[in-house]
Amino acid sequence: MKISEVASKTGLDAKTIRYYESIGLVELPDRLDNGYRDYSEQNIRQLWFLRHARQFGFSIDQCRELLALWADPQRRSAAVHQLVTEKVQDIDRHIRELKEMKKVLSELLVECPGNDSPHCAIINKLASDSE
Amino acid sequence: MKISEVASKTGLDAKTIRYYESIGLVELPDRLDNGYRDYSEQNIRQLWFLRHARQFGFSIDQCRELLALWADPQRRSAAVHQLVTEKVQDIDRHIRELKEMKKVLSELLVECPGNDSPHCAIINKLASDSE
DNA sequence: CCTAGACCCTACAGCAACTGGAAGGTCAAT
DNA sequence: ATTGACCTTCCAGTTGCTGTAGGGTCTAGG
Repeated sequence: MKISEVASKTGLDAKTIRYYESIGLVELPDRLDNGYRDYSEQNIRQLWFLRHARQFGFSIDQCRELLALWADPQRRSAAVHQLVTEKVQDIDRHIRELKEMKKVLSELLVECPGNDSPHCAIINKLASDSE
Repeated sequence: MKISEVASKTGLDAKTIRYYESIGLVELPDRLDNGYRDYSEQNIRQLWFLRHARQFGFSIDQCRELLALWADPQRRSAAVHQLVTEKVQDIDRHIRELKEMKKVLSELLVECPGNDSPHCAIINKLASDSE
């Protein structure tokens, strides 16, 4: 199967697929006589895996670990459990940070008239010389 | 005032301050006879502003806009209001995405035994060939 | 006076995770 | 024979810094 078909199947961009190959994340696909990449079912399964893992917010390096765990019949599910637990904690921390940003910005929005006058609580807050 | 003092005052890294200068984000500080940067109160206020705006998650380009609005006595607070409203919407979208990731991962975590066996619902989910 | 250590300077390389573009080869249809 | 849609490689750019190399300057101590 050629790259654009794999791309539309997996939802990855052809560019992204080549990129994953270039950084050694996935196995090399075969090549046709004309040099075009020819993806096997196994190649495509790996790309699906990456698509999903990336959607869950795992970094490329974490994807590398996950792929290795997937490939390893001796894997301990505890290893996966830990990796994912840490990821969930990361996400939680991230959500907390975003909520705090949102909270402060929303409070400031209420105080900003949003009209033709230059006075603005947001600008004043940003310009203050303190934490 | 020299750069390291400004850095510890504003909480920005000296490298970051030079970087902001290099991309034309802030006014150029004076230089001492030895070539060292010499920051004025005005320079420092700009850096405080950037520190705050970055903490609120504004991109460098948005910071550029905000700095321009701050400097403009003719500004309309409506412009600031709109920029910040969009930012809050971005944050909201981001939070929603993260919550969805977290939800699915948490559900999978419950199904992953986290022991010595290789069976793992998370790996299975990632390996599935569907959305 | 010399030296060590803490500053400061510039300039370039690299990070994540792609994305875009240039320049060219291939293939199917008209 | 030519068009247009593919495919290839390689290199540059994105965001927002951070690290490193290679150097100059300043201050304190011996």
